[in-house]
Amino acid sequence: MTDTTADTATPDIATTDAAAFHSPVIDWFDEHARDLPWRRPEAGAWGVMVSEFMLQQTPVSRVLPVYEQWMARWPRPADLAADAPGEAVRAWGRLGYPRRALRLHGAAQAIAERHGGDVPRDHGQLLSLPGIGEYTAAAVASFAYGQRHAVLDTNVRRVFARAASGVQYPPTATTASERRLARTLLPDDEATAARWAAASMELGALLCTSKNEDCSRCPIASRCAWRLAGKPAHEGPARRGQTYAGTDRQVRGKLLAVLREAVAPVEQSALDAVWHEPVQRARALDGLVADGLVEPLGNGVYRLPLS
DNA sequence: CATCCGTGGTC
DNA sequence: TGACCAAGGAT
Repeated sequence: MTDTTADTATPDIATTDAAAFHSPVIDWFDEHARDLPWRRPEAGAWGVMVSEFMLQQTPVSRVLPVYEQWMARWPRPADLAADAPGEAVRAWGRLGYPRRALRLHGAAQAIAERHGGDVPRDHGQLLSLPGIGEYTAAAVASFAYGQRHAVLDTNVRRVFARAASGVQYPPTATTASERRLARTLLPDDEATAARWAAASMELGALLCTSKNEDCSRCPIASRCAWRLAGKPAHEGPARRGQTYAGTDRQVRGKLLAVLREAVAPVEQSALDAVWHEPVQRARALDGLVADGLVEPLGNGVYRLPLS
């Protein structure tokens, strides 16, 4: 900890201080945790995994109905693997980032073929599946299998930035310093660590939100470094916003919406109708084909992928 | 490491 | 009303 940047200048928190966070946050979680379907025992590891894919960059409220339909239709990985990838894309609906549906289908195939149909328990094996990165591997291992992993999502990063580091927001990209802090804060006991992971995430989702944080109900408000420092505003440039209108992403979304809702293959003219600018429209369609989200049948006819 | 990748709700 | 945000991953 010798550098002096805003990201890493925070001193390491002492282990004794770290332990002081655990019980208040876990007790708060025991009382206030939302009853989400993927947290119920019957969800299993597959349910946890499906929920984690859907929750990547997507709010809980929009995931809930799609999750229920998904699990009813494909209760095990092998069920999804046996169906066409285009059906996964269709069932994904308007959750956004439809490549996640394709990756989830690919992960289900890998699980069916290489793991005997069971979601692997090993972090490294999870990490090797398509669509599973550092966060999701840790989340599945922790939430589904009760293992001890630092689970660093946007909620946890914000809670740690405030409670431990005393700043309003974490850095744009996850830093080594944040990972070190997360490991320091992780309880030694495996079951407690798994509980802590879910609890600290829930705290960020429900109380310690990006804006309008509710310190009055926070179980660690009295120990929160940011609050004790007078809640100083974020220093430095504002993070770049996500522009959307007029981008290729918007065009891709419109094109894929037509294909999702069509039962039969779609003619070029139906796709041309969604966007006025032909160059961008063609680029977007090419991108969808390159990503495997759309299958060209020739003669300007397209459909969702059958394989 | 910055950028791309959807969608809809909120203040 | 437009900018910001929501349980990230791949390149």
